[in-house]
This record gives sequence, C-alpha cells and structure tokens, in this order.
Amino acid sequence: MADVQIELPDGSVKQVHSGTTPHDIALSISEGLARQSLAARFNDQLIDLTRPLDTSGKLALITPNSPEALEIIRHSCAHLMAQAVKELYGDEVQVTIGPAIKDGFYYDFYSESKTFVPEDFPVIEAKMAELAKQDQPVTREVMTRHAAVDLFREMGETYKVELIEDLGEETVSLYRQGDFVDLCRGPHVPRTGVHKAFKLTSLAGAYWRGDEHNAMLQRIYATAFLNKKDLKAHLERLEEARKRDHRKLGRELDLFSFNEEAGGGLVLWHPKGAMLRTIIEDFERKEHLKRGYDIVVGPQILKTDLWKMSGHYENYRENMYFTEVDEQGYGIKPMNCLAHMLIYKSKPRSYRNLPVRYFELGTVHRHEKSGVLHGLLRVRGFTQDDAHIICRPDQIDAEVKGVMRFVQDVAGIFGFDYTMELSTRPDKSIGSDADWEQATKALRSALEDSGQPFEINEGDGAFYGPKIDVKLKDALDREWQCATIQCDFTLPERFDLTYVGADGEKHRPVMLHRVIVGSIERFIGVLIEHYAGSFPLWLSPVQAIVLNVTDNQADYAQEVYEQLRSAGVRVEVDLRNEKLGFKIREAQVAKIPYMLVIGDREMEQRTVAPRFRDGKNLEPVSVDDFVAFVAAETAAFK
RNA sequence: GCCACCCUAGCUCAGCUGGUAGAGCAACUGAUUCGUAAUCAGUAGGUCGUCGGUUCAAGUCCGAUGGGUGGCUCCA
Repeated sequence: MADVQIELPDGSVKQVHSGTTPHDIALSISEGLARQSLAARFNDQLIDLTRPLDTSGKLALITPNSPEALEIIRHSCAHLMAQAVKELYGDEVQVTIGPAIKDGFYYDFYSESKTFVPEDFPVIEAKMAELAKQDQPVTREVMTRHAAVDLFREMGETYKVELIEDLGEETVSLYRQGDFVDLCRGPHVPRTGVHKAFKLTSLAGAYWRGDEHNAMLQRIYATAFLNKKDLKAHLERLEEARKRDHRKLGRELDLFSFNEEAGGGLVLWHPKGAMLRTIIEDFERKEHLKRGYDIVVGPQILKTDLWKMSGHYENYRENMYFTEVDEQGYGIKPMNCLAHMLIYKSKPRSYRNLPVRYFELGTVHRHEKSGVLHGLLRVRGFTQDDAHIICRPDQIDAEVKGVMRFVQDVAGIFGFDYTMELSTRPDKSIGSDADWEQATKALRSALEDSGQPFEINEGDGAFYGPKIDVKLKDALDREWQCATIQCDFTLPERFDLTYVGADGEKHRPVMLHRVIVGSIERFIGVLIEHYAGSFPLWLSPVQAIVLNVTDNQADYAQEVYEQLRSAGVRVEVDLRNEKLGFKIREAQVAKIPYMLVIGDREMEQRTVAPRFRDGKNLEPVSVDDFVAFVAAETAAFK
C-alpha cells in the first residue's frame, strides 16, 4: 500500500498508509481528540471521519470548537429527526430534504395520511433521544445512480428517486444509521450519540422544491446545539427577541392597531404612532430638500388606461385595487411613478435642467396575498419615501452615488446595520445590452465606493432594469428590504419622456426609482424592534412627562408643562393623586425618555428634577435649560 | 394564495373527558397627599371571532367563513 503525506494544521506532516482515515489520525494524536472529532476538512473539502484518505493533502479535524461544527451537527440531527419520524410513522411518510439553516435545521416530509401537529413534537423528540442513546454508527456508502434509484424506489421514497435522477451524477453517496438510509452528500457525525441538545420548534407548509405548483410538504423546523447549555441560551434569546416584537410593543406603547372590520394589512395609527410617523416624515422632507429634491404630490387614483400604458395593468393587476365611477375605470396607485412622469411631461425639458428629482411621501395600496401580511412589516396600504430621478445617461453614475450616500447617512443616524445586494439582468428583460451594462456598472461602482460588502444576485433584477437592495433586520434576524435603487429603461420609453439636448434634438432620459427607508410603515416596524421601543429623544413621541409629588405642586407642574409644550417639547403631565413611584412606573413602562419630577424643593427653586428612563437621576435644572438640552439632543439625532 | 396552528372581558391568560363563564392588570367610584418601577377597598365589564350543524344540552364536537401566528410562494 502506497504511503500518503498528511499535513496537519500545525504544519507537521504525517506519513501514513493510503486508506488511513481522519479518525485513525486523530487517534494517533490523542484518544480525546478522536472522541471529540465530528468530521474533517481535507484540502478544503468537508469529509467524514471514516473516509479513507488515498491522496496526500492537508487535513484538519473538526471538533466542537470548529466553526463548521454546528452546521454538521444540525445536518446530522436532521437525519436523526427523519429517522425518528420514519420509525414512528413508517410508510405513511416519505422523506425529502433536510438541510441545516441559520439557527437550526428542518426536514420536509410528504404524507397523504399523516398530518403533523405540535403534539407530535415530544413523541418525535423522545424517539430521537432514544436513537441517540443507542449511539448508532453513521456510515457512508457510495453506489451507482441506478442502484440508488432502485433502492429508494423499493422503499417507496419517490421524492428521493426524483432527486437522484435529477442529480445527474453517476454515483451518489448514502448515509445509513440503523435501518434509516438517506441520500446525502455529507459529511455527518460518526455516531448518533453526538446529539445531546435538540428541540423541534415549529411546523410549516413548504412547496416541494419551492415551487407553488408542486405538492405541499410538511416541514418540521428544529434546532440543535453542541450541548444543552447552548440550546437553553438560544431559546432564551428567542424569548428576549419576542419581547421586542413590534406588534407587541405597538400595542403596549399604543402606537397603532389593526381592525378586522377595516381590513387586514391596513394600519390605524394612534396618536403616538402618528407622532412618530410625523417626526420621520418631517425628517425626510428636510433631508430631501437638503439634497436637491423637489417635493411633489400626485393623486391617489389614476385612470385605468394610464395603468395599461405603463404596463402595470398587464404585470401588476392582481396586486391592484380598481374602482369605477361614471363608467370610467380608475386604479388606486400601487406605486408613485406615474404621477411623477406626468409632471415631467407637463412641459418641454432641457438637458441643462436635468436631473430632476421628484420626491413624494406617496401612499400606495397593494393587494398582498393574505398569508404574507405581517404587522407593520408587510401591509396593504403604506407610504413610501419615494423619488424618481430623471436624468441623462451620463448622469446615472453620480446620481446613484448620491443616493447611496443618502442611504448610508440615514442608516448611520438610526444606527442600523444593513446588508446590500446587487441584482442583475434577468432572462426576461427589456432594454438594450448597452443600457443594461451602463446601469449595472453604475450601480456596482456605487456599491464599491460605499466601502461596504455586498452580494450579487445574478439575474434577480427587475425586467426593466438592475437594482440595489438594502435590507434591515428585525428582532428575530429576519431581513426586510427597505432602501432600493432601481434603474428603469421602460417607463421613459412607454411615456415618451424626452429632453432637448445641446444638439437641439430630442433624447430619451433614464429614470431611477429609489426609496431611502422604503415604506414608512415597515421602517417604523423595524425601528421599534431595533430600539426595543425605547426611542431616542429625537424620535420619542413623548419626550418628557411632568410628575408632581403631591397636589401641593399641581399648579407649578401645570405651568412647567405649558412652558415646555409651547417651547416645542413633546410633553405630557400626570397630576393624578397617585404616589410618585406609581407614576414613575407608568412612565417607565411607556418608555418615556425623561420624567420631570416636581416636589416642594423644585417648586421653591423653580426647577425640575429629570430622571432618565434608565433610572438615573439628573441634577435639577431650570425649564429653560431643559428645553435647550432637548433642542440640542434633537438636532444631533440623539 | 398554499400548509399547520390559534381566536374566552381593553390586555395577559384559566376553564378536566360537552351540563349555558373565572383570575390578574387596565377602567370606573371612594379613601389615602404618600420623593424615584405597582396604596387600599369597592363597582362594572364577556350572546366565549362570525355563521351553520350534531346533541336534551356546545366556549368545549363537526363544517364553513373572518382575523391572526409560524412558514412556503411572492414582495417595500
């Protein structure tokens, strides 16, 4: 048998016989290492511990401390769950796929007769624990495609058969533990006994291969960790995240509500929520004016014929609301671009006056499928901080960069981390190659200039142009698209937008659709979770509340309240005959930044004693000083 | 839209295998005037999402429908 050279991470080289496994090598180092190891990395490829090595190369053992460990454990745990399900429900259920995902794993099952319910979880978990306790060896075997197809067909696993047939490989690898066999690339942990900390978390429907025309599978979500302590910590984190759910906080802080008689996905903004909106809208108007945008306002409904001309009727009709009066059809706007185009078209344009930047806090309505509605994050009526930049082709680059800076500035003010994606030309698209190339280049160069990492979604652009998407995360780490910049070649064409160039001829401008926060509703939803409801002073719907200790200071407290209110501070006063501790608690629960306590001392000295919501008491200050403080903080977006 | 689950007082929740509803908080009333996260006592409040069915009898079982939750598909 030929020798091979195995280089270990510490640089040492072991001379071993071909066919030696990573497990053997681990054992030669120490028994503890061999016992702990879960898998191995050989020349940048993850392999099983029991995989014979027949070439020289670099080997690293994957132990629980390795970054890859969790993913391998979760993937293996998905097999354990499938094994348990097969043992419990046997031929009633077919297995499909079961990958590791962020924070856990899932497995999709198909069954005509068995419907999983949450009550099955403890039963499945118990079976998993039983199989883990048996510490069955997990073995890999390789067979030809035909043999594998025959095997799974015999077992009645038609989904596996389909997978193997579509794989197009001559040989496939299977993993076996006990009586359970699954098609899988691996690698897997060596024994089922590795699984000590797992929990089934939820049930969901999922289409086979993600296609809604396919069968609906039953997906069981679960999670697994290296040990029980990590699992417990993870479950506690989830619990914490649920506390900052914007739907819960929205009710508790009395910001907004929904009403089923009004309709799903239609937000009712209560006074405090509407205040928050107003603050953000005022901020938006100011920031847009600063950056050379013009504010415009379009109508809520436009004639159906116009939506036909724009292509929305053809491509977006099922998402639109229509109405008819006096035999004239109208469409309620799902986007703001049409009115902006008409404004542009209202008079001849010169190349000298481009770009035009039309900004509108435009309220749109889209009929979203009922199952996708989600608090403020996915609604049917929302207001976008929408703008359309109509420019010469040579101006795209500078305009896109300007928008990117705008996005970064705003993200910085709110303290958001975000991820960015560039989506390029899809198969079905319109516009010339040159247009696409120029626009994509402009977007890419703006992204590169931003200095932030970004991902590329090849072929994921809109049919009318490439786009940049910026995504923010909610409390549960789900990503929500907020800002987006899209190049559009279609609408200027369809609406015959032109400008007169230096040559006296008519030319076609380019249009950029862009939003900075996206939908105000969604943004506020994410914002609530981001701040866990404790908004910074400049955003707080109520910035301060005046609290008197006893009735004795009621008149002075009222006077302070009026003084603050007329100075522009968003302030409330609580003169109820309650103990101070009670009033503080209520203000605290309402997450009001400053409580201004007034007792006899403050009344005598004509001051207020501020208490911040973190519990810290500040030195008593005069009302004027407090007003100045609020103004300074607000100006600094604190 | 699809799959599963949920829907009891304003909120959070109890209500066993069917025998026409209960708590805490909030609200209201009264007493208490008390300096940094809950003073005490009392009162009121629900045709158990809606419609239909089974049953002598349904919050509890069945069906439909509305809304919601977690996903899938789609998307700001």
